[in-house]
Amino acid sequence: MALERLRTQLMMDTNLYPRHHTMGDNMIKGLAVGTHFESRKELSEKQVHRPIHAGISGSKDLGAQSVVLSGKYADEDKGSIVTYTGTGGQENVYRNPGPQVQDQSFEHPMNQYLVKSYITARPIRLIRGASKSKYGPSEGYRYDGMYTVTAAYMDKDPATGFAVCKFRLEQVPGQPPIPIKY
DNA sequence: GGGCCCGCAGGG
DNA sequence: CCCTGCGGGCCC
Repeated sequence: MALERLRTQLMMDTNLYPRHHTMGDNMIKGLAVGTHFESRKELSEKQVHRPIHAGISGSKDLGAQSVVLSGKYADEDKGSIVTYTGTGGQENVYRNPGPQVQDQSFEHPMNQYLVKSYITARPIRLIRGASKSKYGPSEGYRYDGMYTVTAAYMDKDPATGFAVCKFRLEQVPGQPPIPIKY
């Protein structure tokens, strides 16, 4: 397992600042789109989304590797197009983001990962959690394939008036459609 | 290598 | 409502 991890890292190191992309870099070979996972713990253990709590996985140098869409935030989910809300500026409520109390910023490390992904156009893995959204799985988590960050912009949270970071994620063409829950 | 801080969990 | 566990990034 440690070897696999090292190999993955090495593969990514050689692809710093690539000029164009296929789905390859962050795509996990053999991981089928639509694969179901019980929990964040399982996603972490199988290295599909490594942080056990955070929604954005990545690093300063490589940008984002994967994101989790929980359905608990002001994200807009249209299946093949997702508007993902950045992190930061929220009141910390028992280690979870609470109400917005100040502006978000692209300087926040995790937002920075997504900015980097936007610049490099390197696709990232998208995982949906169970939610009321018709696109989310009925329980647990589901790997929904590769998405490219096609826009990064500031928006205004209508409820609070604070600035928030928004990231437009577009499904990379040629993948199975997102199942719709009825 | 160690320590610190963080976060789109999970559960009591 | 309130609390704890946990893996990671990233700084020394």
